[in-house]
Amino acid sequence: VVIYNMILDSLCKHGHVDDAQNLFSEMDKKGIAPNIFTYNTMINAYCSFGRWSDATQMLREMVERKITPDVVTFNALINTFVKEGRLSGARELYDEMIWRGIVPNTITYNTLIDGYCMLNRLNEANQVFDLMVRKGVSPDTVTFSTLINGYCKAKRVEDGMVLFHKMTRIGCVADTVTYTTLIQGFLRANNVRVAMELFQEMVSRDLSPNIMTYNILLEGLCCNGKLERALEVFKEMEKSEMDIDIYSYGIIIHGMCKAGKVEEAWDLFCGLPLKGVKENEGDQPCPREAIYNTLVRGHLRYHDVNTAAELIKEMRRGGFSAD
RNA sequence: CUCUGAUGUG
Repeated sequence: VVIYNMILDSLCKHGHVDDAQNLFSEMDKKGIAPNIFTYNTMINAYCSFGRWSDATQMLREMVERKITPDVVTFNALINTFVKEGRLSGARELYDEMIWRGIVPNTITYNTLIDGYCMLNRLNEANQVFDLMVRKGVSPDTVTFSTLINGYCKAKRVEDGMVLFHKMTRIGCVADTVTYTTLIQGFLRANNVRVAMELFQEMVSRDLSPNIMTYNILLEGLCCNGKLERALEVFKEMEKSEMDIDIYSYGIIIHGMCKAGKVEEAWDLFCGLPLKGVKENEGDQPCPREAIYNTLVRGHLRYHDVNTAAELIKEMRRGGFSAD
């Protein structure tokens, strides 16, 4: 069962929910009984792909087989309500789990907090925070990062910093996500200096910046007219063995266009295939197309209509459409 | 072995 569960989960995480579904019925036929992990995996997968009816069917089935939904099941369900912004539904599920004698854990509260943060309802987010403490559930790094993100998105970076200090005071260690969140907050507040200081601090604490950290830095620097610094950071990325995604190049190209360096942007773009940059992996929006559009706009803005026209032809050839 | 937080270019 454990092996099956691992395979099911990995199939789902890669978006092959139908294959997982098939494997699920196959294991059933072979007489391998699904357990609570199996059901939770499938329910979560259906939920995160919006297949609500499949999810409820799984729920019914597990109950029929006398497998009782546990805290993980409820957390997954609460999360799907939360992601749709249906906080009252999420709260009802929370009440129901308590009614059933299931004890909410840190993840339950973190999920609810995130839901309120997403809707900019920071007071209620804090109320949930107080509630969890009152119930004896300890906030963790994710709890604080979630709240900090809420404040940053609400343009209240300084309040985010207050939480940042509070978390260390009570023994929660800030991780890469925490730092990345704050760095973005400061960049959006056009405070490049503090953002860079935080970046140095995270590195000095042996937290390695990842591709998200870098993309945020690049975009923030470009938006604040610091193309030079962005290019320095970019060099650093190329040196480290991090696999730079095509979005990173898109950000730089966009920054170059905005700074009037349309030629350099074009050169960089032409060099992309040589660098073995990984393109999209079956995702929705096509980054390449976005870059083309960025370049066209850049050329147009600087009155190079001919090159722009040429670019559009080329993208048509490549099967893209200009917007 | 299953559930929660940060990036997506006008």
